[in-house]
Amino acid sequence: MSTTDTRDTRVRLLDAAEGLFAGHGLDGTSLRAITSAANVNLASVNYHFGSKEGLIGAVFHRRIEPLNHERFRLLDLAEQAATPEPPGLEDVLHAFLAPPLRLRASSDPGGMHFACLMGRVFAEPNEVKMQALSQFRPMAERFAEVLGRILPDLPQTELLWRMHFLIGSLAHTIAAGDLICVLSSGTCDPDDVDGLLQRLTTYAAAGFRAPVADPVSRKESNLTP
Amino acid sequence: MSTTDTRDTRVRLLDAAEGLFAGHGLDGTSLRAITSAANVNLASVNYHFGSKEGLIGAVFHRRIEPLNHERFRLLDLAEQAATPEPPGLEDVLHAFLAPPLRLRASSDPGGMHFACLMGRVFAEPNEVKMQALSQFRPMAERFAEVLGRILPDLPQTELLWRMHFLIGSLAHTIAAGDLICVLSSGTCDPDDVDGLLQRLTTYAAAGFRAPVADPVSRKESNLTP
DNA sequence: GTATGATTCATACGTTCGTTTCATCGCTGG
DNA sequence: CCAGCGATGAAACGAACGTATGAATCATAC
Repeated sequence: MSTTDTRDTRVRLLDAAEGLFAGHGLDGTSLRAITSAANVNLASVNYHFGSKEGLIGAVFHRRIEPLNHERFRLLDLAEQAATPEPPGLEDVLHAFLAPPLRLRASSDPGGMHFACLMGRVFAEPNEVKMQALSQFRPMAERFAEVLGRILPDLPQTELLWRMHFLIGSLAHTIAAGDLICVLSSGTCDPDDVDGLLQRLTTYAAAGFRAPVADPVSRKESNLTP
Repeated sequence: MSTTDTRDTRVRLLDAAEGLFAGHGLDGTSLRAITSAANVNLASVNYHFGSKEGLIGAVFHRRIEPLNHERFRLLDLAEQAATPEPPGLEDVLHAFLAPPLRLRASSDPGGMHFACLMGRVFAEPNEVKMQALSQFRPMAERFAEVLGRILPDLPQTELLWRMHFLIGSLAHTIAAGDLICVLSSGTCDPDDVDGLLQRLTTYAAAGFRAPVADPVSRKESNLTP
């Protein structure tokens, strides 16, 4: 390294861990790889964070709060602009989707790493996941409440399922954006955040507005009439 | 164990590995845990599969082929029933979604384990993932072709993105179905496969049918007019 | 019955893991 | 100037990892 990295050891550790966790998973990343990438001593992890698990928790905690804060800010903006009407569906979806997608495309390399990590952690049955995801719950409940006002005819259960589907699309886009590159032979660009945001918002808005399906079960031999 | 497990060592290893991989991830599962759960000797893994990586590949290979075969079967059925018209959008989505969702709810416990594992592996930046996912490519291309005929006005890029979103919803539902249980305080039941299939099909069909959005970028201060 | 090839077994190897220890450094208050 | 303390450094710990080895066991064909 030509210039000495003057940042705090804690920050260097968090940055390095963030990137390596995103790239190789929590179990797949050793403390030696992290401290080596951060150019700090191996013992620093246990000194500053107590354990590897403590480091993992700190990595998540550092990013989740600003992320949710930004979502709340956008949601408040949309609500105030529409008062006393409920805000537009697209605006609410935008407030939900934009912050994590922007984080992924952020010039701050840690932003992208963390976004990938978040997308990944949804699929990890780890206990760490539950702890990390519990920090999203108040945010999710707030969005569910607003969406319920926008779509008063949609049953609560249906609304929650559709939010679940939306979160899946978001997580998959963030964590496996490279996959569509391969599948589309490069014609789809996952780094075009604005276009992506537009596409996902349009897609999800139509899904949210869809009338609830007739609960008659579909038989394989009973195709669409 | 009261009764001796008479299955082949290879099958016992695949079953045990499948479940443990789904529960603790690929890196988080040791060969000792697998062989212990399978009640076989530690060296059996390297004897039958060469290495841990070989075992991982075998776990995927065992399930992916029947899964895609079933999707093709349902898609063929839908196409034949609609000839010479293209099949209904809902039927195509059903052919894509039903096999993995059914697998998750299968009475065969391995089915659910594998489904969870599949949902997880999408988010793993492992090289094993790419190898495993390459087996899905012909199937995905076939579905893309059929969907393109159903929605001739939808640009190819847009279609691929929407398939990407759909895959995300599917993977998230399969791998993190328990999450919505927590979020909805138990009112959403991820084990109701038929209802889930209906919900996701309706949601995604509306998303696929949405007109392509105006590419004008959305500004935060420029909310819905 | 026994020879032969396939499979299973107990065991060990070398490596890497997370964690710990204790000496050393650098700054700051008195 | 130096006592005190937060921070870093080098080295080592036991445990667990994937893998390899050679003997023991099993099934089957002659």
